[in-house]
Amino acid sequence: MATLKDVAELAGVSVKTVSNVVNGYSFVKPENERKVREALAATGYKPNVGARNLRRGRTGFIALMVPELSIPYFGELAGGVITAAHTHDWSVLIEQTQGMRDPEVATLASLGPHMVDGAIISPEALLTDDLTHNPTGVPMVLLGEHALDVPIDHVGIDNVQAARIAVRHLISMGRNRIAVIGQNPDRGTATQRLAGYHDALNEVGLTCPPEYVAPAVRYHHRDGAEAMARLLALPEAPDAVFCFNDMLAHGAVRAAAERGYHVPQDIAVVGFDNTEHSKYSLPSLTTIAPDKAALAKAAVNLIHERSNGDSSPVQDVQIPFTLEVRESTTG
Amino acid sequence: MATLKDVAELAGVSVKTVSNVVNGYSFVKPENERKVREALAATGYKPNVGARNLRRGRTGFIALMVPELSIPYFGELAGGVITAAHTHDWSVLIEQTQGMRDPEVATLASLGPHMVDGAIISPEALLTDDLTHNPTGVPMVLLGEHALDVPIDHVGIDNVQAARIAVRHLISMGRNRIAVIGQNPDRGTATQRLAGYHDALNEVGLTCPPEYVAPAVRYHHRDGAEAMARLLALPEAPDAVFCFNDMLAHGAVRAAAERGYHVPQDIAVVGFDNTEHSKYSLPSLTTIAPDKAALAKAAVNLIHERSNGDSSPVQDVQIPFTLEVRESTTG
DNA sequence: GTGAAAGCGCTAACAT
DNA sequence: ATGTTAGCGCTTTCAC
Repeated sequence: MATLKDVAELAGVSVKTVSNVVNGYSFVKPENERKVREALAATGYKPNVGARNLRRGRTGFIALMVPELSIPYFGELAGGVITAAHTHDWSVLIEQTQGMRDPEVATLASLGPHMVDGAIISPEALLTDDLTHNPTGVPMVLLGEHALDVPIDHVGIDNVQAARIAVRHLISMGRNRIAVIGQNPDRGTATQRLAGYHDALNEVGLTCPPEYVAPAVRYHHRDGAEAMARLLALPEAPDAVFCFNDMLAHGAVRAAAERGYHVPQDIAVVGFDNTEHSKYSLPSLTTIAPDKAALAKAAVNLIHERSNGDSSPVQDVQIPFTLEVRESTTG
Repeated sequence: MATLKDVAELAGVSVKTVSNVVNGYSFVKPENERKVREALAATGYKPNVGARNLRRGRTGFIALMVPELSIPYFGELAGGVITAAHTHDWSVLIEQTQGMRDPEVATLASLGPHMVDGAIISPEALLTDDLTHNPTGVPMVLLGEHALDVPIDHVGIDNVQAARIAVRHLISMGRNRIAVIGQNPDRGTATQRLAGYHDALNEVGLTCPPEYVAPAVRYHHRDGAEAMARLLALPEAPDAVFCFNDMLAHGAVRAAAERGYHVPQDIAVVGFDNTEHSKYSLPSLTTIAPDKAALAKAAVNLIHERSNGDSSPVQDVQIPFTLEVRESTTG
C-alpha cells in the first residue's frame, strides 16, 4: 500500500507538499501539483484513515447502539442514521445489546474517544444511574427512552401526545372498551404512552379496568399475541387495543384472527412505529408514524454540534409524527 | 484521556511493563503488576484502539455492504454478522448502497486495508467486471449474488435446489398453474431460482406460459403487489405463485386479497428468505428459510481465515436451508 | 511555496 | 523481568 512518503519520493517533493495536495491546502506550485497528481495516480495512493485520525484526534466513526438490528424499527432507524452520518463524513459502527442491561453497559464502556467521535444509543434496560456520568467520554444522544434526570441530549417524539391521539382515534371510531398492550414499568416510553392513553380516556369520561392494561417484557410478535389471547379471554373482552409497537400489534391481530375475531369489526388495533410492513399487512395497520429520517438526522446533527464544541444546555429534540389511519381501525 | 505513558509514570514503571500487563504478555513482577493495576484503575485507562491497530497493522473493523438495512432480510443478516464478528474482536461498519451500482462501486473503492480488515458484501447491481480485480485490497466475501467467474469467496444457499423444493411443494399441494414473481436478468439469484422453478415443472411434465414469469426490478412489497395484479388479470390466472423473496410474497398476498382472492384457497403463495414477520402474517407465509446465522458466521470466518494468510483456492460455501410450510400454501 | 522534524498512542525489537 | 527506542502513516508547527 502506497504511503504519503512513497508518493513524495516518486514525485520528487516532500511529504508536506503531497499532504497539501491531498487535503487541498494552501498554494502549491502548479508544476509540483501536477507531478504530485501523477504520482498519486501512479501509486494508487489512498490515505490511511486510521493514521490520519490518530493525528487529527478524531476517529471518523460514530457508534449506534440498538437492541437488535433484526427488529424492523431498528433496521429502518439504522438505515437513516447511516445516511445522515455520511453527510458529516462519518461511518457508522453498529452494536447490538439484545435490550439487556449488561451488554448495554458493556458496550457503553467499550466506546471511547479513541474508537468513536460520538454515540447514538437506544437503551432499553439501562438505569438512570448508568448514565448520570457519561460513560463514554464522547458526545452521546439518547433515542426513545428518556431517563429524565440524565444530563444527556435526547431525540424522540412526544409519546404522551402520540398515545393520546392514537386512543382518541379509537374513541372516534366508536370504541369504548379500549385496552393497551405493552405496559412495562422499566420502560419510560411505556409509562408515557400509558399516560397518554389514560388522558384520552379521561377526556371523554371513559374508564379503564386494570385488566385492560396488558404488560409486555419484550415487544415482539409473540408477546403481542400472548397479551391479546389473555385480553380476549376476559369476561368482557375489549373492542379495541392500542399496542406500544407494531410488532406487538401484528402479533395481537394474528392472535385475534386465530380465535375467530375480525379486525377491525370485532376488535380494532392500533400500533406504534409504522414499520414498512404495516402498510401491506392484512389488515393494514393503523399506527403512529414518527418521522424516522428526521429522528436520525437530528441525532447525528446533535453529535456533530457537540463534537464541534457546542456546550449549550442539554437538549431534548421533539420529532414530528402522524397517525396513519389504515384498515385495522376502519375496515 | 489517560495514555499508557501516564499510567507508567503513575505506577513508576516503564510503558512496556504497563503494555505487558494490559495485554497479558510475559511475566511481570507481582509487585509491579499490582502497582500497574492500581494506576490503571486510578487513571481509568482505556487503550486507544486506533493507535494499537495502526501499530499492529490491523484496523479492528470489517465492513458489511448491503442495499438497505430497512429491508428485514438485511437487518436480520446484519445482526448475525455483528454477532459473529464479535467472536473475532471485530466491530462492524455498515454501508448502504440502495442496490445501485454506482454506490456499490464507490463503497468498494472507499474501503481499504486502512479502514477495514475485510468486507462482506451483498451486491445487487455490480457487474462481473467490477470484481475481477478485488477493488478493496482486503479479504472479501460475496453474499447471495454469485458472479460465477469472479475470484472471490462466496457464501450462500443452493438457489436452484431451494427453488425446486419450493415449487415441488406447490405441485404436491395440487397446483398446476404456477407462476413466479421476481424474474430479473441482472440478478444471478433470480436466474438460478427461475431455473429451479423450471426444473420442478419439468419433472412432472408441467409447462409454464411465458406470461407466468413476472419480472421485478426491486424486490419490495409494491413490486410484488403489482406483479400479482398483472398475473390475476391474465385470461387464465395462476393458482399458485412462487415469489423470489418474502416482501414480494407479502405484497402479492395483499394484492390478491384486495381483488377478492383467498390465499391459499384460490391462489397459494410461497416466499423466500423467511423473515421474522412471515411467521405472523395473515396468512402466515410458506417460505424458503436459509440458516441466516450460519450464513453470517461462515462469511465472518472466511474473512478471518483469509486475513490470517489463508490463500487456499476460492471457496463457495453452501449454507443449509429448509422449506417452512405455513398457511399460505396449506390454509 | 516547500522541506525537516516532531509527535499522536501504541507495540515490538533490542538491550539490560 | 523490565526499560529504551524506533516507527506505524499522517498532520502540523517551524524554518527556509
